[in-house]
Amino acid sequence: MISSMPTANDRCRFWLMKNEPDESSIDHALRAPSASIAWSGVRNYQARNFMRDDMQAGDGVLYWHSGCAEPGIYGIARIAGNLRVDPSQFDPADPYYDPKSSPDKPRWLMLDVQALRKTRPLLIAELRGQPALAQMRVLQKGNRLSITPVSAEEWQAIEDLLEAR
DNA sequence: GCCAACGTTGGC
DNA sequence: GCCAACGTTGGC
Repeated sequence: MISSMPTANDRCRFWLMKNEPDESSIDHALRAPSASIAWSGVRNYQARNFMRDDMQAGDGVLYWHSGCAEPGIYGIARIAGNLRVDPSQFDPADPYYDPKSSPDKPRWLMLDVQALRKTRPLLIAELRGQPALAQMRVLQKGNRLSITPVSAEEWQAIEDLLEAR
């Protein structure tokens, strides 16, 4: 299967994005106009660079709920584009305020994510039980990144899991 | 609430 | 530019 081997030119077309359900659950996103929400509050350079350099409109997104009783995948979404400066970094009253950022030299970006559908919860324990997902970034020990790349194989394995039940 | 892992900060 | 201290994340 040489033809399916990844090459250096391959670009990630799938992502996993974490959000706390208290702030923005998949249900909240689905209720929004056009089911789209601005993915604001990213304050990590690696995650920002993914948005800036690698994410493109149409890319698939696994919608993860974190910081809750049962973390895991709760929905499917897509990148809707519209990369722009995240205004919350300039607002002292905002929990994501960054005093070291300024409007003439903004640090943080955001883009729109469009929720497509809710899935049954795919919790960590179930995901860890899948050999095809052994390398998945979000399942690695010590992973804290709120945006991680997902391989085409991992994406397919998730779809298979959802179809199986 | 704990704590391991990780990113950031700042003194040197 | 090193690296110890600190703060944060996030599963458990």
